[in-house]
This record gives sequence, structure tokens and C-alpha cells, in this order.
Amino acid sequence: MNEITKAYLPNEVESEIAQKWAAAELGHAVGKVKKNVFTMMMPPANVTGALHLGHAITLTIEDILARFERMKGKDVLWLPGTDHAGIATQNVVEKRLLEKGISRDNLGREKFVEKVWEWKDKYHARISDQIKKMGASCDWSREAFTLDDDRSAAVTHAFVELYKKKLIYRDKKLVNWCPRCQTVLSDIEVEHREEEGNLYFIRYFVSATDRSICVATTRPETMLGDTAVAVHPDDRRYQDFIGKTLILPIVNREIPVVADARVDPKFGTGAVKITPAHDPLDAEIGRTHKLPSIVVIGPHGKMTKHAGRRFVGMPLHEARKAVVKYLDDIGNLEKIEKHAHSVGHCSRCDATIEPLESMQWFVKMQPLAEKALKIVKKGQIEFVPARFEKEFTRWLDEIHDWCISRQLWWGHQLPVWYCKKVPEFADKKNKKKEGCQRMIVSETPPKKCPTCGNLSLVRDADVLDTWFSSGLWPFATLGWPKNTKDFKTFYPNSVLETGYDILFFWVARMVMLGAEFTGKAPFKTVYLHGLVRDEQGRKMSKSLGNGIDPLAMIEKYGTDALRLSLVVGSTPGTDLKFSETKVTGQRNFVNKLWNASRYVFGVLGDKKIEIPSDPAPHGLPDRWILSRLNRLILEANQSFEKYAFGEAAAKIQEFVWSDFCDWYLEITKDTPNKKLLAHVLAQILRLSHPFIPFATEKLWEKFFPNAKKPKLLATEKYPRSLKAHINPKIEEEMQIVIAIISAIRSVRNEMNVEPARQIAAVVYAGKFEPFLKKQSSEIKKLARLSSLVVKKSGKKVENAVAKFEAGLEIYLPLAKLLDPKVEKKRLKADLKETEIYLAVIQKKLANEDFTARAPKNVVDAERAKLQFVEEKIQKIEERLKILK
RNA sequence: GGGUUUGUAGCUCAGUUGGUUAGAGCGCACGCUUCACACGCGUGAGGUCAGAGGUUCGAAUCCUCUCAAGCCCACCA
Repeated sequence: MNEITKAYLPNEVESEIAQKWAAAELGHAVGKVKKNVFTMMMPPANVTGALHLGHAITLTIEDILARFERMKGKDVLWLPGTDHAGIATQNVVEKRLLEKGISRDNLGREKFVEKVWEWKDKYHARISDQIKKMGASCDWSREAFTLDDDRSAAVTHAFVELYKKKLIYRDKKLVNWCPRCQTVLSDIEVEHREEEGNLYFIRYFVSATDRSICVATTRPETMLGDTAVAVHPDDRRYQDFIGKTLILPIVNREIPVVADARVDPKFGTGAVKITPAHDPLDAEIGRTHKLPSIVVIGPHGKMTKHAGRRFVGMPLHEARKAVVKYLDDIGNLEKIEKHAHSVGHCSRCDATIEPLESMQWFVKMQPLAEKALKIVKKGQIEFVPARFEKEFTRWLDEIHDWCISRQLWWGHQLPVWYCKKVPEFADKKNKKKEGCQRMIVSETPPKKCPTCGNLSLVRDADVLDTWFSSGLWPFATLGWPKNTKDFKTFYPNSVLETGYDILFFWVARMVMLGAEFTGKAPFKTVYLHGLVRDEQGRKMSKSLGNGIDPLAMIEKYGTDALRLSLVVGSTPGTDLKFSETKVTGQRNFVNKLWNASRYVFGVLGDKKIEIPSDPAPHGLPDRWILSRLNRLILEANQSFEKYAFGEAAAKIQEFVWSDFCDWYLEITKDTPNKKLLAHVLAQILRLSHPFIPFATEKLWEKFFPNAKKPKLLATEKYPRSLKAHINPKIEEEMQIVIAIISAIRSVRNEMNVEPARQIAAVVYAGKFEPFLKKQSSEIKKLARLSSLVVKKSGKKVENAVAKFEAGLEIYLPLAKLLDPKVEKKRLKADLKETEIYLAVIQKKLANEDFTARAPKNVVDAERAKLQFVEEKIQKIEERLKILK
């Protein structure tokens, strides 16, 4: 017996179906010919992370695409992978080790990295399992990791190539330093937030006079490192001061007053203290005026010895208090005002970012951005939604150099070595010759210094920004820089799907590096999904405690329900408000589909079933469902074409629940057309498979109860519309049938007719009479009628409830049940509503401009409506007369 | 400061190139053990389409402005 459970039980089904797919190597891409391939790289998940809703939406959308393209007959390569996620992973492992009382420094670099690898191996299995749980039909045989051998080789190659092209350089600059992570960050890894702070006004006196300038600052502690005060060259207030020397309070250092147009005379006092070591603008002004740079804040966020004996070693916030107090004591603090300003935070740990001067590695972005822009402007990359193209190009237009070195241990160590040969005879004569400081950039570790032959070379300790390796992802995953078969077959990628929050972090870098290294756009389409938010539209975060665990949702409602809840009612690039109710709603839908199928299989019986590709319709309902189905197929395919997955899913659901279950199945229950049922159900399963892979695959098995090795639904062909079946006339006729049934049900409800009671009905159907007659048994069943008379027209029916719907006259002779008062009230309400409608139409038609200028078909439609409504009103009025 | 998105029923959202009495789901109300499904079925209530102008015979839809919320970018000390 082909048993199907009454309710869909996702947990059992899912593990069984997942095994089936795995055994069939569903996700495996053939990769023999370049033609007819579809390539998509999974955004590499943080290897130590656990599945969250961001992954869930990514995997859902990508799997929908992959399954759809596969069913369209493409050789689909959806390549999964994980990211070593430099800072994030190092932070996590460090924290765990500290809990055991082990510090990173005690362990040493080599041992620490070993520990991280252990960690990686353990958690890699977890995230991979979770990806599988989502139903992801990706190609595990080609899985990649940003730090595996092939990817590392690609990274080294890319670095060395860029260095050779002079697109990578080393320089001492003011960079973003995270005092907690103890590393520099790139500009986009700094999140700016408006914060309430103070503006401190400090008075600086001109040397040996009692004249003074007042400067305004939000960070008074940096005054210890001031090396000038700047004013706008045209500022009348300060003309006399330019060129003079001021005495820096506390420190008592002499600093000049310089004139610089970058100073805004309207801000504060119009005079700015200049701290080149700790502020980006100050650094620039310092450079133009050749000012010295004094570092008063160290890498741990503590004051350095240059800050003076009194402050050395103090953490920043303490130093601020101390400096302010000191200034106040000596009478140099003018006032303090409240002031909101933007403060940079580390995107990984939220610590306040310190601008520090430091020697780092950078990518020169201008030439790379230009190539990327050219590609986009030529239209070689399509953005979905299109508005992101603008954002993308604007960012590239204003690009800054990318700081790529990180002071971490976990990552791709720079392929850079330094010759540190110490002069054997450190006398003045030999120093130059023997103290070789040669830098070597090489894909393979150099054995000796090419300049001086020294054997003890020291490798640069820094590693690369995680996003450097991710930037190579579309081709490094395919074996690049080797010209592999996969690279030749699957590059460029078809679609890049990810969240819009990493447009600059990731997408832009891939486009630039792809253009640079492969000479083409790495993908044809960029699809960006929105962020998943909570019911109130807030970001989900641990601190708010509003996060929903996708795995818990899977446990409770099944993966299919979770997937649907993430796509239905969502549009590309728009944030999605997520809630558990959405998942329950979708669980209900999956169950509905399950039960509709259960019914169909029950009708079909246990015999071997052929699924007919184009079975013959028997009556109006058959023709109608075929018309609706093929219209749906057409629309679903169109929605897919424009990446409107939510729209496609919603249309399918609407069809299944309303057209198929509520009407078709109900109306054909007495005379089911087995072949047609099998066909429609099969098409529904195929259509919805990309969205609801598990339940549909399980149901598909039921078509082949005795087959040893039935074909997978996942490898079926996606339905194509048989347009000949789309028939507006049939749909209109069925609409009349539906209208009659609904009208009778409505009246029954209003008149409180018990559901079980069968009543009689008379319908005067006019031109609809011929086909309605044929449907009378169905109408009787669904409207619970004891008898139904359908005529073109006839005399008034006494003692009956009357309903005028869609040009029909419907009479329900309820005899004793009829209360004239209630019926009168009901008819009057209907009359009133209809009269309002009539007024609207009359007003329109009375407008000569409308009748003269609107297209003829619109005017005609309006006239037809008028007639229709007038007739209805007349009928209601007649009826009311009878009731007196 | 620049850019951008959103504002439609209590909530989440559909509304194609302007032409129906503006739709769906959830929630709500009433009624149903109808033999696929109570994770269900039927019926219903509920909206000045953020506001103000404008274009048009006709605007939720196009234009302008205003208001509100969100996001991105920017070196305002």
C-alpha cells in the first residue's frame, strides 16, 4: 500500500530525501562542454560560523536558481565553499583559548595557527551539514576553502602579479587601527556612528605675549601631539596670527600657526589644532606644511611616552579626563559644549577605531576601478535590482587605496621577505654595503637574498585582508591561475547572488580583480537580496536577543516552510521582515500541497501510473484548470526570467490553494478525470520543486510506487506552457459557475441556513444557460442544493431569497425559512451599494471629455457596466415591491 | 552635506506600460467533526492608497513639493 501520512512530517522526509539526492550526486556538474552551463559560486561562509538567517536566505535563493536552471536542462555548477574569515575566526579562537587560560602570545604563531586549523576542521563539518540541511543542491566534489592549497596559490600569485604591475605598494600612512583586534582595517571595515560627545575649547597663547587663539576639539587628549594650529587664509580674525608661534599648553612646545584653505572658518572658533599623527585631515595638512608628526597614542589605545610623563600609559578615556582637568587647572580650558559627531567603530568588535600612522601594504585602486567601471558601463554586468549599478559605480568613482595587510596570524601570510643581514663590522665604512635591507616579493620562498646572498631572510609577519582572497573567488575556485578544464568551461560565472551589504566588500573587489586577472567580468548578473530583519524591521543581533535560529525553524516546521517564508513576499534588494508566523503559514501551505497530493494519489489508486503529458479534458472544469495551469506556467517562467522568485512562488501557491484545491478538486470529486489529475499534480510538483524541494521530491516518488529506481523530480524538465490551453472564454464560464456557488453560499450564511440543510435553487441565466445546465450537478454539490433549475429566464419566484450576481438571477425558495424583514434589509443594503456604483459610472459617462477622449473600448466597457448595473437595480427594486 | 529606498486594511505585502466598486495572507467575527487537509472548509467586517499641489477625460500608478522612517556614502576639528 502506498501510504501517505495525514500531515506532512518534514523531519523524516528531509533526511531521507537528502540522502537520495546525495546518492544521485544531484549537484554534480558535468563540465564537459562550455555550452549550456550555468555557474554560480556560493558566497563562502565563515568556516567557524553557524547557520543564520542571512545564510538561509542566500542558500534558498541560490538553490531555487540552481534547481530551476537544472530543470531547464543546464549543466549547473553551484560551487560551495567556506571562508577562513581572518579576524572573525582568530577572535573566536583566541577567546576560546583564553577561557582555558591560554593566550595567543604564549602559544606562539605556529601553535596558534595549528589550533585554528583544528578548530576549522571541527566547525567546517557543522556548517557543511547545515548547508545540506537547507537543501542546497551544490557540487560538493568541487568544494573550496579560501585557505586551501589551490586558493592560497591563487592568492600568492595574485599578490605577486599586482606587485609586479606596481598595483601593490608598501607605505607609511595614517590607517584605521583597531586597538582591540590589534590590527589595521580597511576603510570600509570601519562603521561610522553619530555619537553624543563634547566640543572642548582650549586657549593657546602666542609666545611671550598675552594674545591667544582658542581652538575647538572633540578629542582634547590629542593636543599633546599637536604640531600646529591652522586657520583659513582669508579669516580676518586670525590674519595677525599666521606665521606666529603658539605655546602648546601642558607640553609647553612651540607650534606655528599655519594658513590652510581646508579649514572651515564657520566651524568652532575657525582655528583647528593640528595633530598629524592622529587625524586624517591633520595628516594631510601636516604633509603640506611639512609639520612633524608626534605619536601620542599607542597601538593598545594607551598614551605613549611622547604624551609626557604625566600621561604615559594612560588609556585614552582616562587621558582625556586628565588632560581636560589639567587644562582647566591652568586656566586654558575656555568651555565645553555638547556636540554630536561621527565616530568610527570596528565592524568586527565594535571598538573605537584609532587613526594611527603605520607602515602597511596597499592596493592602488584607481587603475583597477577604471577597468571595472568600463565593464559595467559597457553593460557587461546586469544588476538585479538595477539601482545597485549606480551605487556600485559611484563607489568605484570615489575609490581610495585599499589597505590589505593585517596584523593577524590566521590568513594568507604575505609572500614578502626582508633581508635582515646585520653588518658584521658595524663601522661607518662598511655599514651601507653590508646592512642589506632588500625586500623580496616572490611566489616561492627565496633561499637567499639576491642582493647580498644572505641566507637568513625574514618573512613579513602580516597576513592579507580576508576580502583579498574572496575577491578571487569566481575564478580561484575553478583552479586559476592554472588554465584548468573547469576554468575554461565554467568561467565567467552566470550569476553572483549575495546580500547588498557586501556590494563593496566583495562584489566590487571580484569585479576589479576579475577584470584585472581574467580580462572580463567575472559574472553576467549580480543578484542582490535584502537583509533579514525582525518583525519590527530591526537588525537581528545577539545583543537585542531578537535573532531567530533557522535551524530551530527547520526543526519545528521543516526546511521547505523556512525556505518559502524567506522568498514569498520578498523582492530583490528589499529587506525582509521575518517572523515565525510566516514560517507557520508556509508550513500550512506545504501541508496543503501534501494533502491535495494525498487526495490525488488516493483517486489514482495503487496501479502503476503513467503521467500523461497532455491528457484530454472532459468538461468545463477540466478545460478551466488546464487554462489556469498553463497561464500559471507561462507567468511563473516569466517571473523566473526577471529573477522575481517571490512572485513566482506566490503565483504557484495561489493556484494550488485556490484554483486547484478549493475549486477544481472540489468540483470534480464525483467524476474525477484521473489522467488530468495526474498531469496537473505532476506539473504542480515540477513547478514548485525549486521552492519546496523536499516535500515535492517525496510526493513525486508516489507516482512510481513499484519502481526500483524512479527518476528524481529534481532532474525533471521544468514545465513549459502549452499556450493552446489558455482560454479566456473557458475561464469566464467557470467564473460564472464560481459566482453562482459563492452567491448561494453567501445567502445561506446570511440567512442562517444550517450547513447540512439542502435547499432548492432557481437560476435564470440568460446567455449563460447552455453551459450552466451542464454544470448543474457540480453546482448542486458545492452549494448544497436539493434541486437546481437553470433557465434562460422565467417568471418571478415567490417566497424566495433573490440574489443578482454577474447578470444572473438566483432565487432560493426557502419557504418557511424566509423572513421578509431580513430579506428586505438584505436587498436594501445591496441596492444602496449598487446605487453608489451606478453613480460612479453615470458621472464618468456624463463627462463629455471622457466619452470624447478616452479610447473607445474603455467607453464601451463603461456603457456595458452601466446597463448591467441598471438592470440589477431594476431587479432589486421589483423584488422589494413584491415584499412590500 | 550628498545619494537612495520605503510609506496601500490592525500586521506582512501584491498592485505590470495611468482605465474594475483597490487585492491576498495573517489576525479578527460568525458558522462548520463536508469521507485530502482543523497545519482545514465556508461566509463576512475592515482602506480619503502618508499629506498638498500639478499633468490628464481619468492617478495608488506620472511630475513637483512637504512630512515620516530606513539604508549607503562623505576627512566637519
